[in-house]
Amino acid sequence: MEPLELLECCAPLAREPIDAERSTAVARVFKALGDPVRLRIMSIVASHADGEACVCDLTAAFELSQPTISHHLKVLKEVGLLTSERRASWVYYRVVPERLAELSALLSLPAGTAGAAA
Amino acid sequence: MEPLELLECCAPLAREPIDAERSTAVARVFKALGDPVRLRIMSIVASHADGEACVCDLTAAFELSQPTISHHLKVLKEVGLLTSERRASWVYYRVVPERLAELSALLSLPAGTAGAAA
DNA sequence: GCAACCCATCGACATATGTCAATATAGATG
DNA sequence: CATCTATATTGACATATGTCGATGGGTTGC
Repeated sequence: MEPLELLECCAPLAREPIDAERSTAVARVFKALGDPVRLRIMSIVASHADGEACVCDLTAAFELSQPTISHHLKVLKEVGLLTSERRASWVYYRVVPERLAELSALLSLPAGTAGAAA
Repeated sequence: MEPLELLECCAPLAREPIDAERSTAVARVFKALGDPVRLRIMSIVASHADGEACVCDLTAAFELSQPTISHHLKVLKEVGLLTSERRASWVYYRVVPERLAELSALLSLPAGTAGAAA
């Protein structure tokens, strides 16, 4: 269960049927993104100055308890979408751009597949 | 709850914080992809000849009951990732390439964000 | 050392989710 | 019409998930 491993390498879903093992690994990452709060956390961290945000920035952005935010951060970290670093009293989170790139590539289409059904 | 509407239009997550409403809509789609079986269904349909597959093709590809496959197809259809068409006795499913393109764009990075942390 | 702050973990709880067997619906075929 | 095939819907159930309050652990500063 090493979530930091590469998901597959880039073969788009539409290229060939994904095997059961990979689908489990990839699904874990999409599931992590499948929550409104976690999606906003990702977006807030990614668009924050210096590309990082402390937990205090995030708890301030939601009407949710601090443990709940902490829980969501853990989920995102476990699937390799975020990393964290402690500096003084604060813990700063950053997105892992490679992870996002992997997902983006996975959803990309083999060219000529989009638009017209011709 | 019109799932077939455009999700947002393309602003990547990392460009600016996604608002609560959009995050809910987008999260529904990612959540649909957050299951190994549904991911494989998407991949099988997308990579199938003519870009479509009937339910019988899918039930044959899994060791799951037909109602379970039907349930997953419904979930994917509800979030606009698949469309279906009945021809004779069979129902054929296709991926909605625009939907995949939306998600791919959403996860794309603003350029210069990937790789080195400099 | 103690108090205050930042964050993580634990335990509990209500709700959501994936799965199946049973049944219903739709089209083809006799 | 009766029947068979292909798919969808329903109801039930075990498990997973999101949330909170309470608590623990680590830093800073008095």
